[in-house]
Amino acid sequence: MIPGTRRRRQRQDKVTLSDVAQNAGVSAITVSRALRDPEKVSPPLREAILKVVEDMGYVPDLAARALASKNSGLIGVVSPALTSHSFLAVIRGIEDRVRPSDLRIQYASSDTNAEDQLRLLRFFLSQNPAGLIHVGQIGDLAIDELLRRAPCPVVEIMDVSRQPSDMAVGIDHRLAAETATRHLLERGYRRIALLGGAWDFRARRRLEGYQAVLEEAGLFDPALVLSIDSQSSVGLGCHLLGRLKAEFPDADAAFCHNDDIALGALFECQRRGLSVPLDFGICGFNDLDYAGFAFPAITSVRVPRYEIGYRAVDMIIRAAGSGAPPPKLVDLGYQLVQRGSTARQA
Amino acid sequence: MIPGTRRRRQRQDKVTLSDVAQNAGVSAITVSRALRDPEKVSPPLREAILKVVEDMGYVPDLAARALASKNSGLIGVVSPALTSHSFLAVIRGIEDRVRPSDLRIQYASSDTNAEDQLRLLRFFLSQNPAGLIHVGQIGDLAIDELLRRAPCPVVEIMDVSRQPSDMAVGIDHRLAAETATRHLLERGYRRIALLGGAWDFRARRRLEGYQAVLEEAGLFDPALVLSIDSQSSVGLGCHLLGRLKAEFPDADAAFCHNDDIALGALFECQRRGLSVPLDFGICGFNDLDYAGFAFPAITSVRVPRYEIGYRAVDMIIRAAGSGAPPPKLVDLGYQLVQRGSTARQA
DNA sequence: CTGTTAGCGCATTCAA
DNA sequence: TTGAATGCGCTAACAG
Repeated sequence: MIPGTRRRRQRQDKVTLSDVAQNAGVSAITVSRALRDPEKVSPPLREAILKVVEDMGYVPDLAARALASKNSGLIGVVSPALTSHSFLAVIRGIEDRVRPSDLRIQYASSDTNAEDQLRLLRFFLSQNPAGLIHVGQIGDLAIDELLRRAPCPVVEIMDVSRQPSDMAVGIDHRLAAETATRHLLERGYRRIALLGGAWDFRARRRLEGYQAVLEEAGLFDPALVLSIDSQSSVGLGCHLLGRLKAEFPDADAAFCHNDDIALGALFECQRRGLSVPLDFGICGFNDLDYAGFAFPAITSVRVPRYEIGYRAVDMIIRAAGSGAPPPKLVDLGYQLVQRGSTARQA
Repeated sequence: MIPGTRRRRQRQDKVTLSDVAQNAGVSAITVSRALRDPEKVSPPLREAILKVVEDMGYVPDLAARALASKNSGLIGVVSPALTSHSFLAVIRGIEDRVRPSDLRIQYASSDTNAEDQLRLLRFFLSQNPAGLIHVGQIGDLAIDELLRRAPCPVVEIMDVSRQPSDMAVGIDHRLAAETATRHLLERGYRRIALLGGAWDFRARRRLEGYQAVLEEAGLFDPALVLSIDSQSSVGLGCHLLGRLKAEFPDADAAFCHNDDIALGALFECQRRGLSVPLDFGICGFNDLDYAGFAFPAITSVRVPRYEIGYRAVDMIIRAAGSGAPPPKLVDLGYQLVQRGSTARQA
């Protein structure tokens, strides 16, 4: 190609539905049907049409389709922690379930405040979405109301301990925290801290579970709940463990809000010459990839994050379909994975 | 609200441009202009219109806008490793630059093969995107050609060692690998392995750099290049280090394709009682959050991933704008961050 | 600076 | 089973 001949910014001759229709000797609507509703077109005609579609390289104009049908085929995902490690697997699940469908996903990362989430949800709603996935965070009334009135299926994901506006899939974070805390008790730890980042809805549920179990054992000490309102990270875990041991040298274990913090705590213990699990026990949350490979391996609560994403999309698809509607609330359950970081005799 | 009164699946009375126009006593196009091109409307009228827009809660219909203007305001991102740790920061950069604009992002995770990438790029192109961001992988001719002819700005990100079809932003992976390998040599390591995952374009460039430096030193041994064709992870790092030490007990360092593998290698060394950095040196790549907090902290090559994402969007916006066009090729540079995992005297 | 006209590409009526 | 007419909501191109 001669340099300068390059036609940037200039739309290629686009193949439209009527182009295909002409070439196939039918009307546009028939082509449309052959594509979206093949069974409404006689087999021979259908095949002929699909062949022309193929030959001409026709690709539907989604904007036109959305405008005409009031159905964008878009699923909006709103999450405050779109780019957190733990959300990656959720995204994978979402993508895998969407791939074989003709839906598309659009992600939006929100702030943690209700206004920003409302803004994004409204934005998606203005596009006639096929569905909405929301990482339920707050229990904000305005959000609830908006989701309840939404003209499309809505799935709130991650936690199921609250009645959803429409549907929900996830686990019960309070229960999970109870299980983890009880495990630490059973291993003989007594001064068990809670190390965390921002106090989102799920974190608060976990605090409740942690607190309930320790109170029952007569071992709850609010001073051992340490957190900093920031995106959690390995660095934060180091910092929090440092603070904990500085203020409470007798602290002998930590239930961490997630594995990043647990890993940071582990490193910090190593740095301070504390033996994990003998001197200090560590339990994480999420069971990320690395938890099982750390040294010692980190006990964690496995959350079926991939499945949550997968099921969320599945529920939307089934809610929109004609078959049996999906259950409104799916508790996928968690699993405590015991590993070296808490492997101490009671 | 009375239960059962809930109107799901039924579009709320939508406010359209002409609704606003009527209420404001102007024509639709004027409202349109007040929104998109405020300077083409007289200030008093503009304010009046914007007030009505606000009051009525008007939200533009993006599908209609896309259809009418042949500009969807959409930037498509195609990457095979959308959900890898190292891509998270890129996404953050992308989102941050997009937020203040009126563009939207849509991500698509591709397979590593050219066909799948072509499919997704074509899909985006059929939507009149405002721009395309592609994690350049292969140097495939068909992809090159497609991107070259694309009627919108295209930015290939991550590596800049190849002439881009349109624009590119990233670093030179080969140079980065040379720097890292040289560092290991300077620290006195002699049997330096390369541990990696799949051999994508960038990984091959890094291999070249690693090989060049070692050959120059007369220390290159192809047997020390270990990789498994899978998404890299901490577990893979453990596995590869195990294999390496089993086959080559004299290996004394590893340059890892990324920090996940480096972390796995570190854990595996600890498990085997190998001292890092005395018995074995480890250098990672990317400088993820945790590298600096590990014990010992992991030497790594800092890649400005956030900036890459940010700049990519910026280049698209500027290429579409009327101002000076952005440079075609932006090398953001890397930085070797020396830490404990290679802190051995030469 | 503002309005009129026309049409983007498709799908939803309806009718045949 | 197929087709014709119509309009989705918006903006480009022109006119005033």
